Amino acid sequence: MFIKAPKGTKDILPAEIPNWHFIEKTAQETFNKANFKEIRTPIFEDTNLFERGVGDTTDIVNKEMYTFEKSDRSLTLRPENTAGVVRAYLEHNLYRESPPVKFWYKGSMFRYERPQAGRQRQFNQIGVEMFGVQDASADAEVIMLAVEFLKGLGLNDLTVEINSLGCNECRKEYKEQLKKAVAPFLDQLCDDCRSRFEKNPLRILDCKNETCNRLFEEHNLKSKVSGIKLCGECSEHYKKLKTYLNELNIKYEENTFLVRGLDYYTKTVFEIKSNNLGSQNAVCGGGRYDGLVETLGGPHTPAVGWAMGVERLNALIPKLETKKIDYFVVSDNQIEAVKLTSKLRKNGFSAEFDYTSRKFAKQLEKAAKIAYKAVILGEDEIKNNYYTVKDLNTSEQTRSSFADLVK
RNA sequence: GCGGGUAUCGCCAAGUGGUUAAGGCCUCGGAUUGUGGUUCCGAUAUUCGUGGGUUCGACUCCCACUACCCGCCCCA
Repeated sequence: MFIKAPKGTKDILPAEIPNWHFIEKTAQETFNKANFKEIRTPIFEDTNLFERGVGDTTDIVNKEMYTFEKSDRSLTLRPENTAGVVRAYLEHNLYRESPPVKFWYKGSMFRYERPQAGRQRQFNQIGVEMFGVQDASADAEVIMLAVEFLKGLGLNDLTVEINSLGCNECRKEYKEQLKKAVAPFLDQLCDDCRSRFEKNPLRILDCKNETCNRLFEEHNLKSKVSGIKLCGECSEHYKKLKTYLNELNIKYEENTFLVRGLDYYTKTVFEIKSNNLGSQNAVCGGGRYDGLVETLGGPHTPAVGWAMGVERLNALIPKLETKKIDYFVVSDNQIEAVKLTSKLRKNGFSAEFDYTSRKFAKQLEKAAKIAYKAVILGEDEIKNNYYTVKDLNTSEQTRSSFADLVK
Protein backbone atom coordinates (compact mmCIF):
# COMPACT_ATOMS: atom_id res chain seq x y z
CA MET A 1 0.00 0.00 0.00
CA PHE A 2 1.53 3.26 -1.07
CA ILE A 3 -0.91 6.11 -0.94
CA LYS A 4 -3.94 5.83 1.30
CA ALA A 5 -7.02 8.00 1.54
CA PRO A 6 -6.25 11.04 3.73
CA LYS A 7 -7.04 10.80 7.43
CA GLY A 8 -10.69 11.36 8.12
CA THR A 9 -11.83 10.57 4.57
CA LYS A 10 -13.55 7.42 3.41
CA ASP A 11 -14.13 5.61 0.14
CA ILE A 12 -17.75 4.71 -0.44
CA LEU A 13 -17.46 1.36 -2.15
CA PRO A 14 -20.02 -0.17 -4.55
CA ALA A 15 -21.34 -2.43 -1.79
CA GLU A 16 -22.44 0.64 0.20
CA ILE A 17 -23.91 2.58 -2.70
CA PRO A 18 -27.44 1.13 -2.39
CA ASN A 19 -27.72 2.73 1.05
CA TRP A 20 -26.59 6.10 -0.27
CA HIS A 21 -29.00 5.95 -3.18
CA PHE A 22 -31.79 5.07 -0.78
CA ILE A 23 -31.03 8.05 1.44
CA GLU A 24 -30.66 10.46 -1.46
CA LYS A 25 -33.80 9.24 -3.18
CA THR A 26 -35.82 9.49 0.03
CA ALA A 27 -34.53 13.03 0.56
CA GLN A 28 -35.45 14.11 -2.93
CA GLU A 29 -38.95 12.66 -2.69
CA THR A 30 -39.64 14.06 0.77
CA PHE A 31 -38.46 17.56 -0.09
CA ASN A 32 -40.17 17.63 -3.47
CA LYS A 33 -43.48 16.95 -1.75
CA ALA A 34 -42.96 20.06 0.37
CA ASN A 35 -41.88 22.12 -2.66
CA PHE A 36 -38.29 22.58 -1.53
CA LYS A 37 -36.00 23.05 -4.55
CA GLU A 38 -32.58 21.53 -4.80
CA ILE A 39 -29.62 23.92 -4.89
CA ARG A 40 -25.96 23.14 -5.53
CA THR A 41 -23.37 25.63 -4.43
CA PRO A 42 -19.56 25.55 -4.70
CA ILE A 43 -17.59 23.26 -2.46
CA PHE A 44 -15.23 26.10 -1.60
CA GLU A 45 -16.04 29.71 -0.91
CA ASP A 46 -14.35 32.93 0.05
CA THR A 47 -12.95 32.42 3.57
CA ASN A 48 -14.65 35.64 4.60
CA LEU A 49 -18.06 34.14 4.02
CA PHE A 50 -17.58 31.63 6.81
CA GLU A 51 -15.80 34.02 9.14
CA ARG A 52 -18.68 36.47 8.87
CA GLY A 53 -21.46 33.96 8.41
CA VAL A 54 -20.66 31.14 10.78
CA GLY A 55 -19.01 33.43 13.29
CA ASP A 56 -15.47 33.87 14.51
CA THR A 57 -16.06 32.65 18.03
CA THR A 58 -17.08 29.22 16.79
CA ASP A 59 -14.84 26.16 16.84
CA ILE A 60 -15.59 25.67 13.17
CA VAL A 61 -14.01 28.96 12.19
CA ASN A 62 -11.33 28.96 14.87
CA LYS A 63 -9.77 25.59 14.35
CA GLU A 64 -11.59 23.44 11.85
CA MET A 65 -11.42 25.17 8.49
CA TYR A 66 -9.50 23.91 5.47
CA THR A 67 -8.23 27.21 4.17
CA PHE A 68 -5.86 27.78 1.27
CA GLU A 69 -4.55 30.74 -0.66
CA LYS A 70 -4.73 31.09 -4.44
CA SER A 71 -3.55 34.25 -6.19
CA ASP A 72 -3.97 36.45 -3.14
CA ARG A 73 -7.39 35.10 -2.42
CA SER A 74 -8.21 33.15 0.70
CA LEU A 75 -10.55 30.25 0.03
CA THR A 76 -12.03 27.64 2.36
CA LEU A 77 -13.60 24.24 1.80
CA ARG A 78 -17.12 24.64 3.11
CA PRO A 79 -17.47 23.42 6.72
CA GLU A 80 -21.26 23.73 6.48
CA ASN A 81 -23.64 24.89 3.79
CA THR A 82 -25.96 27.49 5.27
CA ALA A 83 -23.56 30.35 4.62
CA GLY A 84 -23.08 29.21 1.01
CA VAL A 85 -26.81 28.94 0.36
CA VAL A 86 -27.40 32.40 1.82
CA ARG A 87 -24.60 33.75 -0.38
CA ALA A 88 -26.22 32.25 -3.48
CA TYR A 89 -29.62 33.54 -2.38
CA LEU A 90 -28.20 37.06 -2.22
CA GLU A 91 -25.97 36.85 -5.27
CA HIS A 92 -28.92 35.89 -7.49
CA ASN A 93 -31.35 38.29 -5.83
CA LEU A 94 -33.63 35.46 -4.86
CA TYR A 95 -35.06 37.57 -2.04
CA ARG A 96 -36.99 39.29 -4.86
CA GLU A 97 -39.04 36.15 -5.27
CA SER A 98 -42.22 35.89 -3.32
CA PRO A 99 -41.54 34.24 -0.01
CA PRO A 100 -41.07 31.60 1.12
CA VAL A 101 -38.01 30.56 -0.85
CA LYS A 102 -37.18 26.98 0.05
CA PHE A 103 -34.03 25.01 -0.75
CA TRP A 104 -32.57 21.63 -0.03
CA TYR A 105 -29.06 20.39 -0.73
CA LYS A 106 -26.76 17.46 -0.35
CA GLY A 107 -23.00 17.37 -0.49
CA SER A 108 -19.65 17.07 1.19
CA MET A 109 -18.52 19.33 4.00
CA PHE A 110 -14.99 19.60 5.40
CA ARG A 111 -13.81 20.14 8.94
CA TYR A 112 -10.32 19.64 10.26
CA GLU A 113 -10.97 17.63 13.41
CA ARG A 114 -9.70 14.45 15.02
CA PRO A 115 -11.70 11.67 13.38
CA GLN A 116 -13.60 9.21 15.54
CA ALA A 117 -16.75 7.13 15.34
CA GLY A 118 -19.34 9.23 13.51
CA ARG A 119 -16.93 12.04 12.74
CA GLN A 120 -14.89 12.50 9.60
CA ARG A 121 -12.95 15.33 8.02
CA GLN A 122 -14.90 15.02 4.82
CA PHE A 123 -18.49 14.11 5.53
CA ASN A 124 -21.82 14.52 3.80
CA GLN A 125 -24.79 16.55 4.79
CA ILE A 126 -28.32 16.79 3.55
CA GLY A 127 -30.03 19.98 4.60
CA VAL A 128 -32.87 22.41 4.04
CA GLU A 129 -33.07 26.19 4.27
CA MET A 130 -36.23 28.27 4.22
CA PHE A 131 -36.23 32.05 3.72
CA GLY A 132 -38.76 34.77 4.27
CA VAL A 133 -41.14 33.48 6.93
CA GLN A 134 -41.08 34.99 10.39
CA ASP A 135 -43.91 32.89 11.77
CA ALA A 136 -43.17 29.78 13.81
CA SER A 137 -45.02 27.75 11.19
CA ALA A 138 -41.76 27.84 9.22
CA ASP A 139 -39.85 26.37 12.15
CA ALA A 140 -42.52 23.72 12.45
CA GLU A 141 -42.50 23.05 8.71
CA VAL A 142 -38.81 22.45 8.74
CA ILE A 143 -38.87 20.19 11.83
CA MET A 144 -41.79 18.29 10.37
CA LEU A 145 -39.81 17.80 7.19
CA ALA A 146 -36.88 16.40 9.17
CA VAL A 147 -39.16 13.98 10.98
CA GLU A 148 -40.84 12.94 7.71
CA PHE A 149 -37.49 12.34 6.10
CA LEU A 150 -36.29 10.22 9.01
CA LYS A 151 -39.52 8.29 8.96
CA GLY A 152 -39.04 7.70 5.24
CA LEU A 153 -35.68 6.18 6.08
CA GLY A 154 -37.36 3.89 8.57
CA LEU A 155 -35.83 5.65 11.57
CA ASN A 156 -38.15 6.13 14.51
CA ASP A 157 -36.05 5.71 17.62
CA LEU A 158 -34.96 9.33 17.68
CA THR A 159 -35.46 12.24 20.03
CA VAL A 160 -36.25 15.76 18.90
CA GLU A 161 -34.89 18.37 21.29
CA ILE A 162 -35.86 22.01 21.03
CA ASN A 163 -34.93 25.24 22.71
CA SER A 164 -35.16 28.96 22.08
CA LEU A 165 -32.19 31.25 22.25
CA GLY A 166 -34.25 34.41 21.85
CA CYS A 167 -33.38 37.42 19.74
CA ASN A 168 -30.42 39.73 20.24
CA GLU A 169 -32.33 41.77 22.80
CA CYS A 170 -33.36 39.01 25.16
CA ARG A 171 -30.12 37.23 24.59
CA LYS A 172 -28.23 40.23 25.93
CA GLU A 173 -30.20 40.03 29.13
CA TYR A 174 -29.96 36.26 29.23
CA LYS A 175 -26.20 36.40 28.96
CA GLU A 176 -26.09 38.68 31.97
CA GLN A 177 -28.39 36.40 33.94
CA LEU A 178 -26.29 33.42 33.03
CA LYS A 179 -23.05 35.12 33.96
CA LYS A 180 -24.50 36.20 37.28
CA ALA A 181 -25.66 32.66 38.02
CA VAL A 182 -22.37 31.08 37.05
CA ALA A 183 -20.03 33.65 38.56
CA PRO A 184 -20.05 32.28 42.14
CA PHE A 185 -18.55 28.96 41.07
CA LEU A 186 -16.77 30.09 37.95
CA ASP A 187 -13.37 29.03 39.25
CA GLN A 188 -14.57 25.45 39.60
CA LEU A 189 -15.61 25.16 35.97
CA CYS A 190 -13.43 23.78 33.18
CA ASP A 191 -11.03 25.99 31.23
CA ASP A 192 -13.34 26.12 28.26
CA CYS A 193 -16.27 27.31 30.31
CA ARG A 194 -14.16 29.99 31.90
CA SER A 195 -13.16 31.38 28.52
CA ARG A 196 -16.70 31.05 27.23
CA PHE A 197 -17.79 33.16 30.18
CA GLU A 198 -16.34 36.24 28.48
CA LYS A 199 -16.51 35.35 24.79
CA ASN A 200 -19.83 33.58 24.43
CA PRO A 201 -21.52 32.73 27.74
CA LEU A 202 -24.36 30.91 25.99
CA ARG A 203 -21.97 28.14 25.09
CA ILE A 204 -21.45 27.35 28.77
CA LEU A 205 -24.73 25.48 28.64
CA ASP A 206 -23.32 23.32 25.87
CA CYS A 207 -20.57 21.97 28.09
CA LYS A 208 -20.39 18.21 28.37
CA ASN A 209 -17.72 18.14 31.03
CA GLU A 210 -18.92 15.97 33.94
CA THR A 211 -17.72 18.27 36.67
CA CYS A 212 -19.38 21.25 35.06
CA ASN A 213 -22.62 19.37 34.59
CA ARG A 214 -22.62 18.31 38.22
CA LEU A 215 -22.06 21.89 39.29
CA PHE A 216 -24.92 23.03 37.10
CA GLU A 217 -27.12 20.51 38.86
CA GLU A 218 -25.93 21.46 42.32
CA HIS A 219 -26.49 25.14 41.76
CA ASN A 220 -29.79 24.50 40.09
CA LEU A 221 -28.55 26.51 37.17
CA LYS A 222 -31.20 25.21 34.86
CA SER A 223 -34.12 26.64 36.76
CA LYS A 224 -32.22 29.79 37.62
CA VAL A 225 -31.69 30.72 34.00
CA SER A 226 -34.69 29.23 32.31
CA GLY A 227 -37.88 31.18 31.91
CA ILE A 228 -36.19 34.49 32.37
CA LYS A 229 -34.61 34.90 29.02
CA LEU A 230 -37.22 35.39 26.33
CA CYS A 231 -38.80 38.71 25.47
CA GLY A 232 -42.49 38.82 24.69
CA GLU A 233 -42.13 38.27 21.00
CA CYS A 234 -39.64 35.44 21.36
CA SER A 235 -41.58 33.58 23.99
CA GLU A 236 -44.70 33.95 21.87
CA HIS A 237 -42.80 32.49 18.92
CA TYR A 238 -41.55 29.59 21.00
CA LYS A 239 -44.99 28.90 22.39
CA LYS A 240 -46.42 28.91 18.91
CA LEU A 241 -43.82 26.45 17.69
CA LYS A 242 -44.75 24.06 20.48
CA THR A 243 -48.41 24.39 19.58
CA TYR A 244 -47.62 23.51 15.97
CA LEU A 245 -45.55 20.53 17.00
CA ASN A 246 -48.27 19.30 19.34
CA GLU A 247 -50.89 19.65 16.64
CA LEU A 248 -48.63 17.77 14.25
CA ASN A 249 -48.11 15.01 16.81
CA ILE A 250 -44.39 15.52 16.75
CA LYS A 251 -42.89 14.47 20.05
CA TYR A 252 -40.15 16.69 21.40
CA GLU A 253 -38.20 17.39 24.54
CA GLU A 254 -37.29 20.84 25.70
CA ASN A 255 -33.62 21.13 26.44
CA THR A 256 -32.61 24.52 27.82
CA PHE A 257 -28.97 23.42 27.59
CA LEU A 258 -29.20 23.12 23.85
CA VAL A 259 -27.27 25.99 22.31
CA ARG A 260 -25.62 24.87 19.05
CA GLY A 261 -22.10 25.89 18.21
CA LEU A 262 -22.85 28.35 15.45
CA ASP A 263 -23.19 32.06 16.06
CA TYR A 264 -26.00 32.77 13.64
CA TYR A 265 -28.86 31.07 15.44
CA THR A 266 -31.71 33.13 16.89
CA LYS A 267 -34.91 32.01 18.56
CA THR A 268 -35.53 28.35 17.73
CA VAL A 269 -32.75 25.77 17.85
CA PHE A 270 -33.20 22.02 17.68
CA GLU A 271 -31.32 18.79 17.45
CA ILE A 272 -32.36 15.23 16.70
CA LYS A 273 -30.46 12.55 18.53
CA SER A 274 -30.15 8.80 18.33
CA ASN A 275 -29.49 6.42 21.17
CA ASN A 276 -27.93 3.92 18.82
CA LEU A 277 -24.81 5.81 17.86
CA GLY A 278 -21.57 6.34 19.75
CA SER A 279 -20.85 9.59 21.47
CA GLN A 280 -21.41 11.52 18.24
CA ASN A 281 -25.14 11.01 18.48
CA ALA A 282 -26.59 14.11 16.84
CA VAL A 283 -28.13 13.13 13.55
CA CYS A 284 -29.66 16.52 12.78
CA GLY A 285 -29.00 20.05 13.95
CA GLY A 286 -30.64 23.28 13.00
CA GLY A 287 -32.51 26.39 13.92
CA ARG A 288 -33.63 29.84 13.00
CA TYR A 289 -31.17 32.46 11.79
CA ASP A 290 -33.02 35.70 11.34
CA GLY A 291 -29.89 37.84 11.27
CA LEU A 292 -27.66 35.98 8.85
CA VAL A 293 -28.94 37.33 5.54
CA GLU A 294 -28.48 40.86 6.83
CA THR A 295 -25.04 40.05 8.25
CA LEU A 296 -23.99 38.95 4.78
CA GLY A 297 -25.19 42.19 3.22
CA GLY A 298 -28.78 41.45 2.27
CA PRO A 299 -32.12 42.82 3.43
CA HIS A 300 -33.47 41.67 6.77
CA THR A 301 -34.81 38.19 6.04
CA PRO A 302 -36.02 35.65 8.57
CA ALA A 303 -34.81 32.13 7.86
CA VAL A 304 -34.71 28.66 9.34
CA GLY A 305 -33.03 25.39 8.38
CA TRP A 306 -31.19 22.27 9.43
CA ALA A 307 -28.54 19.81 8.32
CA MET A 308 -28.22 16.07 8.79
CA GLY A 309 -25.09 13.97 8.69
CA VAL A 310 -25.50 11.34 6.01
CA GLU A 311 -22.83 9.03 7.45
CA ARG A 312 -24.61 9.10 10.80
CA LEU A 313 -27.96 8.38 9.19
CA ASN A 314 -26.40 5.56 7.26
CA ALA A 315 -25.02 4.06 10.46
CA LEU A 316 -28.62 3.62 11.62
CA ILE A 317 -29.93 2.07 8.42
CA PRO A 318 -29.60 -1.67 7.83
CA LYS A 319 -27.33 -2.61 4.97
CA LEU A 320 -29.13 -2.90 1.66
CA GLU A 321 -28.17 -5.52 -0.89
CA THR A 322 -26.65 -4.66 -4.23
CA LYS A 323 -29.09 -5.41 -7.02
CA LYS A 324 -28.44 -8.38 -9.28
CA ILE A 325 -28.47 -8.04 -13.05
CA ASP A 326 -31.27 -9.49 -15.18
CA TYR A 327 -29.28 -11.85 -17.39
CA PHE A 328 -25.89 -13.50 -17.44
CA VAL A 329 -25.04 -15.03 -20.81
CA VAL A 330 -23.32 -18.39 -20.51
CA SER A 331 -21.62 -19.43 -23.72
CA ASP A 332 -18.48 -20.90 -25.24
CA ASN A 333 -18.95 -18.68 -28.26
CA GLN A 334 -17.90 -15.20 -27.20
CA ILE A 335 -18.98 -13.46 -30.38
CA GLU A 336 -22.53 -14.75 -29.97
CA ALA A 337 -22.40 -13.98 -26.24
CA VAL A 338 -21.44 -10.33 -26.80
CA LYS A 339 -24.06 -9.94 -29.48
CA LEU A 340 -26.82 -11.32 -27.28
CA THR A 341 -25.66 -9.23 -24.32
CA SER A 342 -25.77 -6.11 -26.42
CA LYS A 343 -29.24 -6.95 -27.74
CA LEU A 344 -30.55 -7.52 -24.21
CA ARG A 345 -29.17 -4.20 -23.07
CA LYS A 346 -30.76 -2.41 -26.02
CA ASN A 347 -34.08 -3.88 -24.92
CA GLY A 348 -33.73 -2.38 -21.48
CA PHE A 349 -32.27 -5.29 -19.52
CA SER A 350 -29.08 -5.40 -17.54
CA ALA A 351 -26.84 -8.13 -18.88
CA GLU A 352 -23.29 -9.40 -18.80
CA PHE A 353 -21.36 -12.31 -20.29
CA ASP A 354 -18.29 -14.26 -19.26
CA TYR A 355 -15.19 -12.62 -20.67
CA THR A 356 -13.06 -15.74 -20.45
CA SER A 357 -15.50 -18.33 -21.84
CA ARG A 358 -14.59 -20.81 -19.12
CA LYS A 359 -16.31 -24.12 -18.64
CA PHE A 360 -20.07 -23.83 -18.15
CA ALA A 361 -19.95 -24.87 -14.53
CA LYS A 362 -17.73 -21.91 -13.70
CA GLN A 363 -19.79 -19.52 -15.78
CA LEU A 364 -22.96 -20.63 -14.04
CA GLU A 365 -21.32 -20.27 -10.68
CA LYS A 366 -20.56 -16.68 -11.54
CA ALA A 367 -24.05 -16.19 -13.00
CA ALA A 368 -25.72 -17.40 -9.81
CA LYS A 369 -23.79 -14.82 -7.83
CA ILE A 370 -24.60 -11.77 -9.88
CA ALA A 371 -27.74 -12.43 -11.95
CA TYR A 372 -31.36 -13.48 -11.59
CA LYS A 373 -31.29 -15.55 -14.77
CA ALA A 374 -28.74 -17.23 -16.98
CA VAL A 375 -29.12 -17.49 -20.73
CA ILE A 376 -27.31 -20.53 -21.99
CA LEU A 377 -26.11 -20.14 -25.54
CA GLY A 378 -24.16 -23.23 -26.52
CA GLU A 379 -23.53 -25.08 -29.74
CA ASP A 380 -26.93 -26.68 -29.82
CA GLU A 381 -28.78 -23.42 -29.16
CA ILE A 382 -26.86 -21.58 -31.85
CA LYS A 383 -27.38 -24.36 -34.38
CA ASN A 384 -31.09 -24.67 -33.68
CA ASN A 385 -31.71 -20.99 -33.05
CA TYR A 386 -33.08 -20.90 -29.49
CA TYR A 387 -32.02 -19.87 -26.01
CA THR A 388 -32.01 -21.90 -22.82
CA VAL A 389 -33.05 -19.67 -19.96
CA LYS A 390 -32.30 -20.83 -16.45
CA ASP A 391 -33.94 -19.21 -13.45
CA LEU A 392 -31.13 -19.19 -10.94
CA ASN A 393 -33.48 -19.14 -8.00
CA THR A 394 -35.68 -22.08 -8.89
CA SER A 395 -33.25 -23.88 -11.23
CA GLU A 396 -36.07 -24.07 -13.75
CA GLN A 397 -34.89 -24.24 -17.33
CA THR A 398 -36.92 -23.27 -20.38
CA ARG A 399 -36.39 -23.30 -24.11
CA SER A 400 -37.00 -19.70 -25.24
CA SER A 401 -37.00 -17.37 -28.19
CA PHE A 402 -35.52 -13.87 -28.02
CA ALA A 403 -39.06 -12.53 -27.74
CA ASP A 404 -39.48 -14.61 -24.56
CA LEU A 405 -36.26 -13.17 -23.16
CA VAL A 406 -37.35 -9.57 -23.46
CA LYS A 407 -40.89 -10.10 -22.29
C1' G B 1 -4.87 20.30 20.97
C1' C B 2 -5.22 16.30 25.05
C1' G B 3 -6.12 11.01 26.86
C1' G B 4 -6.54 5.44 25.89
C1' G B 5 -6.13 1.17 22.54
C1' U B 6 -4.67 -1.76 18.25
C1' A B 7 -1.35 -3.21 14.13
C1' U B 8 -0.22 -11.31 11.54
C1' C B 9 -2.76 -13.01 3.66
C1' G B 10 -8.06 -9.16 -0.02
C1' C B 11 -11.42 -9.98 4.80
C1' C B 12 -12.04 -12.35 9.89
C1' A B 13 -8.38 -14.20 12.83
C1' A B 14 -4.89 -18.37 16.06
C1' G B 15 -0.04 -18.08 17.64
C1' U B 16 3.11 -14.69 23.58
C1' G B 17 11.18 -17.02 22.56
C1' G B 18 12.98 -22.59 19.33
C1' U B 19 12.55 -26.84 12.89
C1' U B 20 7.72 -25.74 7.24
C1' A B 21 3.40 -18.93 10.76
C1' A B 22 -3.19 -22.65 12.53
C1' G B 23 -8.12 -22.17 10.84
C1' G B 24 -12.41 -19.81 8.39
C1' C B 25 -14.31 -16.59 4.37
C1' C B 26 -13.29 -14.69 -0.50
C1' U B 27 -10.64 -15.71 -5.12
C1' C B 28 -8.66 -19.32 -8.62
C1' G B 29 -8.29 -24.48 -10.34
C1' G B 30 -9.89 -29.77 -10.16
C1' A B 31 -13.59 -33.91 -9.07
C1' U B 32 -17.89 -32.80 -13.20
C1' U B 33 -14.27 -31.62 -21.24
C1' G B 34 -22.83 -28.16 -21.66
C1' U B 35 -25.32 -26.73 -15.93
C1' G B 36 -24.37 -23.05 -10.35
C1' G B 37 -26.17 -22.42 -5.15
C1' U B 38 -24.67 -28.78 -1.23
C1' U B 39 -20.14 -31.87 -0.99
C1' C B 40 -14.91 -33.30 -1.63
C1' C B 41 -9.72 -32.13 -3.17
C1' G B 42 -5.93 -28.59 -4.31
C1' A B 43 -3.51 -23.48 -4.83
C1' U B 44 -2.46 -18.67 -2.55
C1' A B 45 1.91 -14.75 3.79
C1' U B 46 10.41 -16.78 2.16
C1' U B 47 6.63 -13.45 6.28
C1' C B 48 3.93 -11.09 11.04
C1' G B 49 2.83 -1.91 10.29
C1' U B 50 8.19 0.54 9.70
C1' G B 51 13.17 1.15 11.66
C1' G B 52 16.49 -0.16 15.38
C1' G B 53 18.02 -3.15 19.81
C1' U B 54 18.35 -7.69 23.20
C1' U B 55 19.28 -13.03 22.12
C1' C B 56 22.65 -18.79 19.62
C1' G B 57 17.49 -17.89 17.96
C1' A B 58 11.98 -13.04 17.94
C1' C B 59 5.41 -12.69 15.19
C1' U B 60 6.45 -13.36 20.24
C1' C B 61 10.89 -9.21 24.86
C1' C B 62 12.71 -3.66 24.70
C1' C B 63 12.93 1.37 22.26
C1' A B 64 11.46 4.79 18.57
C1' C B 65 8.40 6.02 14.54
C1' U B 66 4.01 5.62 11.54
C1' A B 67 -0.94 4.40 10.55
C1' C B 68 -5.68 3.30 12.17
C1' C B 69 -9.46 2.95 16.00
C1' C B 70 -11.91 4.82 20.48
C1' G B 71 -12.75 8.85 23.92
C1' C B 72 -12.38 14.44 25.42
C1' C B 73 -13.38 19.20 23.08
C1' C B 74 -16.94 20.35 19.34
C1' C B 75 -20.32 18.99 15.95
C1' A B 76 -23.50 16.23 11.29
